[in-house]
Amino acid sequence: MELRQLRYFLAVADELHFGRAAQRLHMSQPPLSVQVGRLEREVGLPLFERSTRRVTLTPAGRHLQERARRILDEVDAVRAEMRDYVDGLAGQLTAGFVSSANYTVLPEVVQLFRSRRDRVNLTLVPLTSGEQFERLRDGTIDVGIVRDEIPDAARSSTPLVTDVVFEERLVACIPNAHPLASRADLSPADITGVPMIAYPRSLMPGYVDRVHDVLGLSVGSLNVVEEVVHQETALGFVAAGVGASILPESVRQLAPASISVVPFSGSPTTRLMVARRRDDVDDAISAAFVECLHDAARGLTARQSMS
Amino acid sequence: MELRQLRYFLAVADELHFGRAAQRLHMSQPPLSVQVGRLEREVGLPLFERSTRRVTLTPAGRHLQERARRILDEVDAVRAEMRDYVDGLAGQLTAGFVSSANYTVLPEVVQLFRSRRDRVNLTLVPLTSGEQFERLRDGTIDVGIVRDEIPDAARSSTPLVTDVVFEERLVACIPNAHPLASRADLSPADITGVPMIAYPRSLMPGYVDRVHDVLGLSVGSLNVVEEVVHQETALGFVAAGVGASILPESVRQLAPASISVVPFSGSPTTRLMVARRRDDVDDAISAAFVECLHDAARGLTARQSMS
DNA sequence: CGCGGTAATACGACACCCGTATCGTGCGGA
DNA sequence: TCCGCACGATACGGGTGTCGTATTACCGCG
Repeated sequence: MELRQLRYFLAVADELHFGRAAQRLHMSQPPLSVQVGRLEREVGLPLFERSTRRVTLTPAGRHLQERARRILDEVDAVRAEMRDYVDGLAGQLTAGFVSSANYTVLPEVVQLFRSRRDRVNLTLVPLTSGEQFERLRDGTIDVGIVRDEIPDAARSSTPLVTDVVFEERLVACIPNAHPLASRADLSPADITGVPMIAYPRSLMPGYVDRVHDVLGLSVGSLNVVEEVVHQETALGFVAAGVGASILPESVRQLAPASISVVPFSGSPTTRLMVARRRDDVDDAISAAFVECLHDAARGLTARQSMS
Repeated sequence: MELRQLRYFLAVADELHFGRAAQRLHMSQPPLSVQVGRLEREVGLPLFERSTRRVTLTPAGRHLQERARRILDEVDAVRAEMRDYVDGLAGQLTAGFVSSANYTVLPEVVQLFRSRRDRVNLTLVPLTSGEQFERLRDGTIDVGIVRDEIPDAARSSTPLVTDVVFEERLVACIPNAHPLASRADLSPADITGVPMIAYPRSLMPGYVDRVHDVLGLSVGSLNVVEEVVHQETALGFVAAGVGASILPESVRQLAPASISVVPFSGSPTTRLMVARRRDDVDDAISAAFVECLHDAARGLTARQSMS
C-alpha cells in the first residue's frame, strides 16, 4: 500500500468515475484502473462495485475513503511542516551569550524571538566570549553573543563573522571609600596605580583588548590584583574594597550603594556583538535571531540617548 | 514522498545506522542511502547529519520521525481494519424480514448480532417473503427472513438457498361469537365453510402453499373474503367479526380478548426460514447472521417445548 | 600509518508505472 | 430490435525507479 495508490483510490472514490478521476490526476484512465485493482488485490476485497455505467463504493471502500483522506491530509501537513523547517519557521537554535548581556538586550531578544518564531526551540547557553568562539567552531552553538571584537588569532582559524549589536560606555566601579570615588569622571592615567579586578584574557579576549585599546593602556600597565569571570563576582570584590573594576555601564543595575560608578572622560565604549559561522549567515533561523538582536538593541539605544 | 521512503527513513532514524537499518528492512545498504537521500532532496533539507562514524537526526529529522511513525502506524491500522472487512468483522448487512418474525426470533437475533459483530452495520427492511426473493435476486438485500419454502418457480430463476430457522404451530384465529371459537381443536374440514382472512399468494407464496399443504386443502377450497398483508390487519378483521384467519401461533401475543386462538389437531406447522444467494453462503457476515438466527431459535424452541 | 567500519557512488538487471491502442459490455435511442 | 456510445478492463511497448553487487571515500583507532 503506497501513498500513490491511496491518492488514486481517493480520486476515484470522490469522483465515482475512473475517467474524470484520471483527468483530475493528470493521467490516463487505464493505469488508474490498474493501480486501483492492485490496491484491491492487496487488501483482499473490492473497494468499488463497477458496471460500465456506474461506479459505487463498497462498505470497505467507504471506510478506506475516510481513512485515506485522513492519511493524505496528514502527509500534506507533514510536507508543510518540513517547508517550515526549510523556511526557518521551525527548528532549533542554540545561542551562547556573555552573562553581561543579561542586563541589556538579552531579555527582550528572547521574548522577541520566541514571539516571532514560536516553533523554533531556542536554547540559551551562558558562556564567555572565548568559549563561544570555540563552540561556534565545533558547531555546539549556532550563534554567539560576545563582547567586543574577535582577536585576529581566533578570527583567522575559522571563518566567523560579527556584527555590532549594542554599544555602551565603559565605567569604573570604585569602592566609596576610595579617593577616586567622588570624581565626576576619570582619565586612564588616574587608574594605573589603582588595584584592579579584571577578566582573564584567555576567556574574554575581545573585552580585555578593547579596554586596553580605548583607554590607551599598554598590556600589563594595569595593577591587576584579582581575576574573575562574572560581573557579579567583580562587584563583590569591589564592594569588599579589594580594588576597582572596569565594566560596562549597564552594571549600574547591579551595583550596591557601597560602590561608586564613575565614567571615563571621552566616553570610551564596549560593544556587544553577535558572531556566526560565515557559512551560516544566510540561515533563516540565525538571521531572524540576529534581526531580533538588532531590533532589541535599537529600542535600548533610543532610551540610552534620551537619558 | 511515498510510504516506502518513510519506512526507510524511520528505520534509519530508529537505528541511527544505515547498515543495521538496511538489515532490519531486509535490503542492502546502498539503495537505502539513495532513498533517504531522495527524501531529503524532496523536503529540501538534510534529515540526518552523517559522518562515517556516527549518524544523528537533525531537528527536522526528529520532527519527521514522530510524524512518520504516526503515519505508518495509521497505515497499519487501516490495513488491520481492511482485514476485518475481509474476515467479516466489519461491513454492512442488509436483511429483509417478514413482519411476523418480530414476535419470535427477530428481537433476540438483532441483539445477538449487534453484540457479536458490533462493527457491522445491520440494516433491517420489513418485507413480505415474495418481495424478499425479488430483492435477494437484485442484491438489494443480502439475507432474507421468510416464511416457509420458496415456490419452485422463484427457486429456479435464481440460485437461492434456504434453512429452516424456527418451527411453530398454525392456529385459527376466530371471533369469540363464532361457534367454533369454543372448540379445543379443529380439523381442516371444520373451516372449509368459514369466511377467511388470508394473504395474497403473490406476496406470501411459501406461507399460502404451506397452509394448504399441511391442512390438506386444495387451492380455492377456502372461503376467502378478505386479503391482507399483515397479521395485525388480519386480527383487526377477525376481531370485527369479518371472519377467521390461519396464523402462526406466536400471534397469541397480539390477539385481543375478543378473539379465540384455536389449534389444529395434528399440530400442523409453519416454518420461519432464512434465504441467501447461493454464492453468498460462505460470506462471513451473512454466515454470522444465520448463526445468530439459529442460536436465537434454539432458545425459543426450548422455551416452546417446556410450555 | 595502515586497518576496520561506515556511508556514498557507479552500474547493470529487473520491476513497476505510464500512455496508446484496443476490447468487452451494458444502456439508450432510432 | 439493433446500433451507437460511454466506460472500465486488458494488452503491450517504452521509460523510469529501485534493487543488489562492486567499489570508492572518509574517519577513527590501534
